[in-house]
Amino acid sequence: MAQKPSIPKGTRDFNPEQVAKRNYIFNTIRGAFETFGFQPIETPSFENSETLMGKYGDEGDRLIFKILNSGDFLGKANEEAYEAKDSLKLTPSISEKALRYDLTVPFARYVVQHQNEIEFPFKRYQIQPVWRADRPQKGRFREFYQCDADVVGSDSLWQEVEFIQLYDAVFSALKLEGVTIKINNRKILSGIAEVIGAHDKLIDFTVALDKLDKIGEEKVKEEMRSKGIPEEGIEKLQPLFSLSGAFETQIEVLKSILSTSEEGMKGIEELAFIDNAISELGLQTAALQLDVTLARGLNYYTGAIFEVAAPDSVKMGSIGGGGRYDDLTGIFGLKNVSGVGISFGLDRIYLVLEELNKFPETVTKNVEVLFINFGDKEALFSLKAIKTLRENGINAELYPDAAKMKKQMNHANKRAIPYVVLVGESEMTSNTFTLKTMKTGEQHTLTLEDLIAHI
RNA sequence: GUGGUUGUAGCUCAGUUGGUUAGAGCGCCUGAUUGUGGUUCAGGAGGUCGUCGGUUCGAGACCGAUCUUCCACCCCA
Repeated sequence: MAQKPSIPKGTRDFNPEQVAKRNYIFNTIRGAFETFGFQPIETPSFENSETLMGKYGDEGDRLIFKILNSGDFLGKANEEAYEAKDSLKLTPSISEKALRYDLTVPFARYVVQHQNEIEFPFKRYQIQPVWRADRPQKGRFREFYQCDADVVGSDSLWQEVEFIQLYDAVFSALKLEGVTIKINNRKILSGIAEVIGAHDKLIDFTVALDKLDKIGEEKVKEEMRSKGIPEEGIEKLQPLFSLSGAFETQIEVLKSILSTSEEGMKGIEELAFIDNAISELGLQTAALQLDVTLARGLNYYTGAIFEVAAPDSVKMGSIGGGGRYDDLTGIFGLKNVSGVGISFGLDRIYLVLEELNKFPETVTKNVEVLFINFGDKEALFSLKAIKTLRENGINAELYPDAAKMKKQMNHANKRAIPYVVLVGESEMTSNTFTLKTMKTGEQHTLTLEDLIAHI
């Protein structure tokens, strides 16, 4: 054999069972999205580079897959950058398109582009693959699916409340118990930064704070110092490091820290509103938890920030995330359209369900009956019966070749087909069918009518 | 992008300080059994040891590069 073919790093093939399991998740999520009133859209796999570049921070730009221009791309390359081997500068001159990095930014582009056709508030969902030039790890791929639901054109906090219910609905439907929906608010982070005199260092400050549960208090303080956050400010943070427990108690502590920050107090108010509503409405299986160290997607989130953590027993990064972005469409020239949305990480949810054995046994839609092929005459007779079975909604098929019985039975066995029908000469003359139940080995000779009733 | 790790049959893995013809279990194919699968028995196929190069009389093993896997950073679903 020649060299074995392969697929690029971080991509995967899916076999029939895997596809069935993935579809089970897709269908569950899609069903919930539609129950909550979201409508589907799709956008292209690749966008103009300028649509994506600069929207996810420097780190994000690095992870965007760029598509090389067609034709004589070197002829139009930026010569100065080429000579200087300056890849960063050279890229825009040889690549004008890039693969979608997430679904949120293309959606913002969509909203701006179609603003006159859209009825606001617009609730859309989108289930499509995205690509990141990241280094693969467990639960981290270079091609993976995101399932996004967003609302644009309403700044009502009821949307946040509904999204928490939506998360809960999906994970409950998937029988994935013990999921934690973490929530925070950009205004609180901003308020804290203001109070400690690091307003201009918001990102540095939050990136450091985000690592609290991973590297510990001292290391976080160290990182903050190295980023130039004043010592007195870090001292003011002290109550934050031990902050935990019930939503309300955390809110009280935050109030004392943020009393002088108007923005911070606004954030607290928002969180309290959401928490009150959820307490009233109740959640099925998920838990809502306030986590002030949560700091994701700060390049565009302006209000609520969400992140969903898998049950503690599995070691997996977040399986969902989202938040409120007041000005996402602003970067494309449409002001004053607030949006909020969440995302489900399909591939990670898959891994979690697999690890916890939460897939129902019936996900694979299998053939129910296999007709044994004894020859052309019998095959034709069988196909007539199969036609009727199919019309009755029964998945049935004929073994295509008049192979040895053993081979045909084996085939049924390996594909886990529950029933086999044998039609030979004697059955044909009496117009009956011998139905064999593979699991028990039992056999009955039946009329076509009884056969349909039996399966 | 930085540092580390992994790769031997379809799958899971052995393979001694470098030494004849690279093994096992499971799976696969054929037969025992021409209208009966799963169990059993007998036989069989299947490997450029990830790839390329180097050291050596000799490399699956040692060295280098590269690809891949997983892990820690970074970041994230």
